[in-house]
Parts: sequence; C-alpha cells; structure tokens
Amino acid sequence: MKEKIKKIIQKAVNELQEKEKWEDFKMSDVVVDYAKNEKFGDYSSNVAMISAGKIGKNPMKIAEKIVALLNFYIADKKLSSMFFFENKKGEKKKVFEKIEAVKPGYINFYLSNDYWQNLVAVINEQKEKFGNSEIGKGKKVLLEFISANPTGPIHLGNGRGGPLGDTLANVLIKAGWQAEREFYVNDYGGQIEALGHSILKDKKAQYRGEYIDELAIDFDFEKITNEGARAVGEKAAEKVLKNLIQPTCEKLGVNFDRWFSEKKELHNQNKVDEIIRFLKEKKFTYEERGALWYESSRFGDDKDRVLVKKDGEKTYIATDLAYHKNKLERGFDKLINIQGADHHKEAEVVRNFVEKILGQSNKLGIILNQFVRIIKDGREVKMSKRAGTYFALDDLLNEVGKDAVRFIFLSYSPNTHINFDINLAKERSEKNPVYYVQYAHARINSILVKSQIKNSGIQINSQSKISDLKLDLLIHPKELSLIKELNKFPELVEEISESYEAHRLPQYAIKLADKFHSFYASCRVLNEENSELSAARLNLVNAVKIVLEEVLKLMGVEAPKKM
RNA sequence: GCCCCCGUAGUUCAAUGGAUAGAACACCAGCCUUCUAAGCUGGAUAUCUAGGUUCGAUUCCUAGCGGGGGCACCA
Repeated sequence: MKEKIKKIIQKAVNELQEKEKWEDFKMSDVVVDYAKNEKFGDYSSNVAMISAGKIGKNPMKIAEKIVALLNFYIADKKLSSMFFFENKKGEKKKVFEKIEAVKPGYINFYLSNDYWQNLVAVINEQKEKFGNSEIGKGKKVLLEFISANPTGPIHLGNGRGGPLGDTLANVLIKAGWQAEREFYVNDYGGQIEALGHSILKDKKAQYRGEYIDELAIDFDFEKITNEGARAVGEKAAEKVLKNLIQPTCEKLGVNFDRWFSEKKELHNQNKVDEIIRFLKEKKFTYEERGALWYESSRFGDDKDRVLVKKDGEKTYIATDLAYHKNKLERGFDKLINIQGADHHKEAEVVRNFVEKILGQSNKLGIILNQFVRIIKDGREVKMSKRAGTYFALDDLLNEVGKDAVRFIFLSYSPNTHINFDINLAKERSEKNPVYYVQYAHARINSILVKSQIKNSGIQINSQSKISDLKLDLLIHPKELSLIKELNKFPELVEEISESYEAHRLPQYAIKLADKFHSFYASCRVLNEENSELSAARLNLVNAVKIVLEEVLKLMGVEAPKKM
C-alpha cells in the first residue's frame, strides 16, 4: 500500500509539474508511511514538504493542490484500479475514505472500512502465505553467523548472532529468497594447538574451565602425550563442536544447513594457497621481514596485513579472504555476515577485498553485533575462556528458556550494547514480553476451540460461506485498529528483508498482541444472540492467529495453545 | 593517538529529518457471576553539553564530556 500511494502521488505530481511548471525534485526522498497517530489517518506523506524548497511555494499550498487533483481523479473515475478494488464478495468498493492536506503540509490518507474488512477475508484465504513476498525471488543468500571457535562453549557474544541470523534467514525466505545458514568452524590454527596444550595441561595451556577437564576425560594420556598438541587439539575441537556447540545451537532452535570446516574445505583443498597466489599475481602483496604482506592500506586500511607469517603459517586474514571467495563462487547473490563488533577492522578488510578486488559490490552485508555484558548479582561477569570465567549461551538457555532468549536478544538493535542482567531476566521470566505475546495466542486458541465445541453455526469462513459472512459488522474502533495492525505485516517482512532490522519483529509482535488484548477486553467474540457479529469476529480472531503464528515462527518462538 | 558503536523515563530498550518522542519492568489509582486477570483502563516520569545545517534535528555536521570495543607475523 505504501508503494501504491507513492505511485498515486507520483502521478499527480507529474501532472502538476506539467501544468504549473513546477521544478523537478527527488521523488526518492518522498516518504509514505503509516500515520503516526490515528487521527492523522492511516498513511501519510511528506511530499509537499520535501518539494516545497525546490518549487518555491508554501508546502501547505502544494499539498492542497495535490489533494485536489487526487480527489478529482476519484470523482472522475480515473485510474480506477488505484482507487477502487473488488472485495471477496465481488463487489466494487473504494479504497480511500478520505484524502486531505493538513497543517504544515502533510497529505493524509484514510482508507475505507470496506478495505479493512476485506483484509480479514484476504488473510483467512491466504493463511500462512499472507505476508509472503517475491522481492527475493530467484535469488540466493548465505547467512553466516555464530561461528564460535571450537575451543569452548558458545558464549553470549557469539550467541547474540544466533537468533538474529536464524530469524533473518526466516524473513528472507518469506520474502522469496533462497537462504542458507552456515557456521564457519575455525578448526585450524594456533587456537587449536592452544586447546591441545590446555588438554595436556602443559606450560602452554591457555583455556581453563570445567569443560576442559571434561574433554580431557576422553583422552588416553599415555597415548596422546606423544601425539603432540595440535593433534590433541584437533580431536578436542571435534568434541567441542559435537558435544558443546551443536547441542546448544539445537537448543536455541537454530539449524545450520552447513558446518563449513576451515581445515577440510579451505586448507586441505589448497584454497588458501590459491588466494595467496591470486593476490600475488594481482600485485597486492610484498615481502618484508620474512613475511608476506597484503597491501590492504591501498583501500584505506590503516596498515597492511600479514598473509603468511615468517614461520610459513597462513594468517586468519588469508583464510578469511579465501573463505569469502569460496562463498561467492558458490553462486550466492548476497552474503550476510553476522559477527562481533570486535571484528570490525577485519570486516573492513574482507569487504574491500570483495568489492575492490573481486569487483562484487553490494554483495556483502556485514552486521556487527555490539557486546553483551553480563551482570550477575549486581556485578559484571567478565568473559574469558582463557580465565575460565564466562556465562555460556547454554547456561542462559537452561535458565530462561529458548523462547525468552530468542525474543530478548532479537529485541535489541545490533548497534546497542546489551546489558544483560541474569537475575532480572530470571526474575522477570514470567513477566517477559514473550509471554505477553504467547498469551495472546493462547487466548485466541481458546476462543476458537470453544467456538467449535458450541457448534453454534459460527464458523471461520470457507469459500462457500463468504457470501453470507458480514465482515461489514466490524466497525468497532478496537476491531479496526487490530485489522490495521495486521495490515502492516507484509510490509514489515519486505522492509526487514532489505534493512535487516530484525528487532522490529518483536516490537511488532508486542504491538499486535497489545491490540488483540485490548480488543479482547472490549469486544466479546462468542455471542449466541448475535451470531452474525460472532462469525465476523471469529474471522478476525482467526486472522490474528494466522499473523501472530507467522511472526512467532519467523522469530523461532513457540506459539502455545495453552498457558 | 587512530578506528568502530553507544549516550533517550528510576531501569532495560525503540523511534526511515517531520505532526503529541514509543514500549516493557518498577510505581500510583481502578476493573474478574460471561471467550484464560500471564489480561484490561487511566496516571506520573526522558532526548549528555555547546555550536551549526534545515521551514523543521533524538536523528545530519563540528567540538566537548561519559561508557564499551578494536588497533599482533592470535583467531
């Protein structure tokens, strides 16, 4: 609808530009959005205020001219496909109740009750397909997230990316994309050796904590002391992945399509050597102090990066570049990386490589999550695998549950540092917004179950019944307000698929639940004395159920039938 | 010193340059003989400071103050 209104405005503006010789202005700056307040209608646009400067007229005057022209179109039945629609009963109805220019120069659009009421029928017909979009049709996207090192449990820094990545994948799929979830397993390099030393508990041991002791139990020490730290580390890393990381991801409700092994799929296949050769050929490298350097400073980096150390080992940067080249070679139209903000420099290097050297601009989207600070008993819990103090994602899942973890983490913008108070989260677990949303679903379910038990002839519309259904009875302000909230869902899906602002999802869920609870309090659904109204309201309630379930599904949160 | 993120209600978070800055928790006052009170209705409380751009700034720019993170031949 936003797009449709924008088109209508564009049409009017074009005509006025010709007639009144208005200067041209950037239509892309024009915003059509939901009205901030119900008294300003349903949608509003700032077109007059944006263009006022260029045109050199009072914005209010411009708005009035546009509105007059739009109203003329309606009266004259011009562009009737824009201003009229056919409802599910096959009747022709007008889309807009009123279009008006207001104060500083806003143009406000009021949609007709017919339009809103028909939306209820539309949702019930489309069911879980409501909100599906085709803007990603035919395109493939790869989301890489969590990618915690296999040297210990997933901590919350990495864990934060879990709900976000998984949910974004869900949203993108709903928006028509073909999405894959990938976990990059750093099973190679110095950290693996350090893990080995830690198991052996020799002088180079770095990691501590209970899990190290538990891992060590499985090793035959007589045997492994001869194997060397690296071999021990590799075995231990496999166990960490299998026993700690994967179960936690499962508990979080995240299913990866692929666990990409750095060792097996890059190093063993000589992919890292290839990238080094490639960069050498392109003359982006030089040798100095026995090491091979990559001239990342040519793209604004504050210094160059080492690709091959003087001991011959390749650095993580080299591997990372190889990894991203590999991702692109797999034919994705878009790559989304979700990583901790401590990697922002590295992210820049990778981005420059992808865009400037591989020439693939706009393909790589990087979301940097800021840190999660854990506060327990009024004190910050310092996170360090090396010191053995950390609060793992698994612990949190055990304490507050998957739904609350996902919902809470999703609620934050990635740019925000999270201050996560464990005590509060536990204390509030029963007053958590996630329960507020789930409760709405449970209430809906309860109504629907009761309506069937009573068998009072009140039914959710089936195709054959649509002609009898009196959706025009839905005129209560709470009913309309609820329908208007449902209407926002498809646009929300599309917008998130482009902006990646997944935190708008929990916000929307709360808002929708809020409107439902409020409706519930003032509009009784089941009423045998007025079965027509009951039927209409049941259809509305079912539409809410459909959308609520979709939203929860996108977030990976359960929709309980009873609470 | 350089780079990135943040500074909004008592607290934790929202707000594509727009019309009365939204929620949640906590607080105050009401509401259960009818579909789940894990609910509803009402109330009080906020944009770090100083400049600038703009018809209009929480949002953009500059400086300052405060918090977090990064500046390895670790990953």
